[in-house]
Amino acid sequence: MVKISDVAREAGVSVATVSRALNNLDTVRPDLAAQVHQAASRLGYRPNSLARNLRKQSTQVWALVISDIENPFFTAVARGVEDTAQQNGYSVMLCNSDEDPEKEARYLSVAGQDRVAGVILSPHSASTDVSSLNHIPLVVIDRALNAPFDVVLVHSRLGAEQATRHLLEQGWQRPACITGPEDAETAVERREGYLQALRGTEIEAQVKHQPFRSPDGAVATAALLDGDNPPDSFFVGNASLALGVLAELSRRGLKPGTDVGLISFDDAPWAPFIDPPISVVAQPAYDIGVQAAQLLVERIANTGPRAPREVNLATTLIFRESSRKLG
Amino acid sequence: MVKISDVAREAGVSVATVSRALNNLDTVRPDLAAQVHQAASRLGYRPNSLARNLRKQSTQVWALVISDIENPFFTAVARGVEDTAQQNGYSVMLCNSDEDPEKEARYLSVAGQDRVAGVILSPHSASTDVSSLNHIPLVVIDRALNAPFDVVLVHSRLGAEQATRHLLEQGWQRPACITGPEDAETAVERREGYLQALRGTEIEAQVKHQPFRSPDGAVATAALLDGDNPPDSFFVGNASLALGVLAELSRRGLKPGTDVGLISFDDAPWAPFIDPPISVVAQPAYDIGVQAAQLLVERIANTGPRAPREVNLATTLIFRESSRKLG
DNA sequence: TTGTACGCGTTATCAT
DNA sequence: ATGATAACGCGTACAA
Repeated sequence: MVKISDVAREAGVSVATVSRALNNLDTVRPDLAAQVHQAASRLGYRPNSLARNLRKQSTQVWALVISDIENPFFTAVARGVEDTAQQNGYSVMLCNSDEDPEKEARYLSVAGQDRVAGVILSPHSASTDVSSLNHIPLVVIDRALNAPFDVVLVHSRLGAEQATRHLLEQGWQRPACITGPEDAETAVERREGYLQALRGTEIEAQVKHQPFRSPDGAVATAALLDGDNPPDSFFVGNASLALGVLAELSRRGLKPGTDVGLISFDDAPWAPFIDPPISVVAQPAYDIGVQAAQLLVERIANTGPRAPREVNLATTLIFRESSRKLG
Repeated sequence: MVKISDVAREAGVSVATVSRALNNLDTVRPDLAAQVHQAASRLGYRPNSLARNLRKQSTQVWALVISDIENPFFTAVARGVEDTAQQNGYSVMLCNSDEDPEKEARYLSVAGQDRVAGVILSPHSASTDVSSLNHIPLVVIDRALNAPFDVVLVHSRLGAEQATRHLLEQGWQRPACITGPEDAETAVERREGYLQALRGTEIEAQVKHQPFRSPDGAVATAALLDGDNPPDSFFVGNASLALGVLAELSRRGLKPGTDVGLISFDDAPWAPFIDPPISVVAQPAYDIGVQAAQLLVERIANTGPRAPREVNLATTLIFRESSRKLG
């Protein structure tokens, strides 16, 4: 393994000069610098990140801790983060906490241990303990923390309200809401948006809280439809749930956009392609990743204490066919 | 930051003894070891991985380089890899090469630079150059390399053949094949399986090679249906393509399982939930990840040169409704 | 069984 | 502008 001292000998300079030249510190004579670069490439020298990490007490790696790698929303976020990290010379370690507080804690702990340069976290809960990070720069996404950190959020509630209102405008009379578990802030936000849209109307609100899983979407749909006041349309809090709703609807011969109205949060890859194409409230997932990454870059650069920043992104209503009311 | 020498002082022993005790080397007197552990936890000592990495010239991190993070197949693989890595004390850095040879090369290069403990790679092509890894243990998945490495594959061709045969057994007369680009080994394998199933029949083979993207699935379907010899059923090489096929079919009012037969590779999350539920050839994605990880663990443990191993996994035909022929 | 001391490959400080 | 050298924190060969 060729090391910096080999290059130094080859170039006829000291290791210090090699280091400076290779790091482009402009305190080295141009011709000498060139000489060093040549020697380095001649020898096939590649800097040893391990040594550099020890010396600088930090790595060029970020940890991105997300709660569900199978959720297209998070994979899109991941792409945004990764692309931006790449551009800034960082690699990203993708950690899937799987909504499991223990896994999350373990990842946070190794991130701290391994001195990653920064962390982007979609916390399981607002009270997630990030102390094991000891002061590694952190940006929070998706749900805020009970502590002052940089955070990028989307206007979930507003998006939910718009979606529900959209259903009403299309002429649906009794929209119901199927959303995630009550301990998930995003699920609650979406419920609140739904309720807000109903305020001032005579419509009876009907809400089902479920885990964010397809089968639960089906169960909730069945319960609603078999209830006292069957809804004629659905606002669904997540793409997985929507799949379950779809399944139960088709089991009953109910076609979205004809017999019943449907709009869901999150623009899944399949949403435009099924029959009928599903209307959705799209979150700017990729952009969330980019914004979070940019916040992190700044936070790493400015080591001094700065006021935490919050960026809020808007959702987009995509009107396809499932929410339309014919006749 | 509390370091090993602090613990040594606190425990009244040398740093060497602390190191030995903390690493459970049984060459240290039990009572002393206990003393050290107490001192360590009293001080809140946490070993500095950076220093350890430099000393050992390797990390406890794997790089998992996949070609498409938005593909549910790869996310499932990733989960398998991650769970197994976790169990063996490794973290995994997920790298999304995006089917881009340059990105792939860059990731391989940083993996080599950062001295990761091992790499799992789904190569863009059989001739992908892995020399920048310099001899870091490597396991290849999904498609083999033109070089002798451990590899875990699935019997794509056999799965494709079974799927096509299944279509025939259901009574479909003219199955067509829509698969990925010709430079993707998996796409070709699936075509070959299709052709194999047709051998010995009078049926005219019809194959479309497309990028693995939904819109291309729609285009191919349209072309086939408008051709001289419109197929009555489709074997599709990938879930994204299947989405496009589905869209085009519904645009034409053709219902799978009634008007036309359909079976696709890969069991996407949405496959069971749409109308009608889609029959698929499922790859054991999670298990691929697990197997690859286990191979890697062994490869890392046994540093000596060992013959490359190849593990082949079988696909599973899941008969739902889209491939059934009524009447 | 325990301790001393060196080395891992860089970067940064301090002279020059 | 350049060079010698001291860290960075840990593991381990060698000596005791």
